[in-house]
Amino acid sequence: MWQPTNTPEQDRARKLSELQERGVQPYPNRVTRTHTAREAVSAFEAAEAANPDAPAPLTVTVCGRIVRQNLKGKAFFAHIEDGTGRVQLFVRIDGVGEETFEMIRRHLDLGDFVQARGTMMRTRTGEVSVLVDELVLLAKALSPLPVIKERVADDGSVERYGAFNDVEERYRQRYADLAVNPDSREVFRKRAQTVSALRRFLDGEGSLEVETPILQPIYGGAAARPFITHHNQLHQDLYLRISFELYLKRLLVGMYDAVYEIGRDFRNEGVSFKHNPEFTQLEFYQAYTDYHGMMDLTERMIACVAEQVTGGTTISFEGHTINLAPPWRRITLREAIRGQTGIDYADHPDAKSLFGAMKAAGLAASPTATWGKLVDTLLGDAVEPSLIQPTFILDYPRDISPFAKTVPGDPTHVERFEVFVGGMEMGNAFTELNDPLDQEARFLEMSHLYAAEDEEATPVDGDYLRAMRYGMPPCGGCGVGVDRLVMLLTDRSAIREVLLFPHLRERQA
RNA sequence: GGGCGUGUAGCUCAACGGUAGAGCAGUGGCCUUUUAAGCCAUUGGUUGGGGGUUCGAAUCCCUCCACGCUCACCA
Repeated sequence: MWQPTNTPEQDRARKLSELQERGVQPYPNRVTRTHTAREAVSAFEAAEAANPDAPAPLTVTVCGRIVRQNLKGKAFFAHIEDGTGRVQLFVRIDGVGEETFEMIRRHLDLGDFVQARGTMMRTRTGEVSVLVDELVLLAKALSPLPVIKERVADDGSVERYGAFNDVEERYRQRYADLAVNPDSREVFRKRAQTVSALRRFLDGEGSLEVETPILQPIYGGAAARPFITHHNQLHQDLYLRISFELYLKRLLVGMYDAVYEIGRDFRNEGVSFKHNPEFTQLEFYQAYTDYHGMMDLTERMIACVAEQVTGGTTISFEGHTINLAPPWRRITLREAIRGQTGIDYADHPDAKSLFGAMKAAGLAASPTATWGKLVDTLLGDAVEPSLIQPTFILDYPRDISPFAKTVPGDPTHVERFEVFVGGMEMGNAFTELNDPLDQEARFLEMSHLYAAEDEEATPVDGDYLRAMRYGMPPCGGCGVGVDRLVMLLTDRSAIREVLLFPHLRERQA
């Protein structure tokens, strides 16, 4: 059973039992509400506008959490907050009676939820308020939330006194963060808007939203280590998906022209400011197009989403002004690397030579990496951080892209792009490989490239190959990291800021 | 996993070898139009855990834990 651990909690626990002794139900079942905080204020303002001298009397019942209180002798002022905003309660002992007023004085705390009935009025200082005639406790708060006071300056700017900004505690107790920090609440509102804007956009394109297995007997579609779990009755190991790719493309075989899925991917890898073990991915696939079509679609989609979420296509991210209006810059990977490092990887067609060139240029590289991996390192280290304005990097080495078609006339490259904004990879797309025999060869190639015990190896997915042998239309596909898109649109530099409950290490007792 | 840094009251922070403090919150008092209310009084801490050095440790050392930054890893 919970025991108070500090003085404020002891006080609240005492108040709780005293209330119960007096027959007050501190957590009643029934609630009445006629107006939200915002509705109450705007209804009164409307009544004032209609008749400035004598606005029609307006009785409301509002509910919310007490976020500010000020006892002033036989009067009591409080702001209550609900999901729509705040409204001030003005309680006078004459209005509610001595018993209720004494309850307010002795037993009400910041953080408690109350229901208040009264008439709308303006106080002497001009604030629209509820002059309360009945006040009911809806829920007693036993632990104190961090106290943050606000002063609204004449110019409308809000100055805040006090804070709850310990990063770890904000993540571990997100409920407290949200309750107390409106900025945090806004981030997740924008996150929801982002996801629904993505849905609306793709629905409008005629794409079908689908759901594919999260528990998969064979994982694939990306190079990442999976989480492994087990189905007891089937005596079968299952993997949490690392991508949706292979299932979504099966659906194109099934004659949907365009499908998409928004959902969770799981990767058993390092955690960083832009990596969480589970993250939200959007993947969309469209028949009868290629990666050029995907680029057009992607830039239109992100610009459209940005407009709906932020009100425009010019956004601010980490001090940069970023213009998301299409068209976006398109440059080949080879040119981008040459431009940033002076290295033309075409001059270094094998891993050894490229490694040497990178060393000579003072760039870190793993001596055991494959040629494709080295190119990827060059991209990640030398190019990616410089890609602040939206940029498509196109045409990737074939051996790190097992699901993309080769560039006609250039067997060493595939039709693939990654899109970068704000120095972060936001998406990855291909002209999807639809040749079942070529795909099978690529699978085998990949499994030879990685050691057998390497968990990043892409396992051969026989069922996927069977699907493709029935005929898959030419198509383009793209994956977009939704969390990173939200980071971009909310100007947050850590993925944990845009995840409600980011993964944290378990704390020892 | 490596390096650097942080951890003090419910929250935000001081004190950096010599009795652990402030503001807010809390408690008691005054105030029936306040709004960061104010005024008076006051409670609250094994200074993240454990060990060591020292006459004396929040402070120095070791170790463990968590978080942050960074490197490695990572489509």
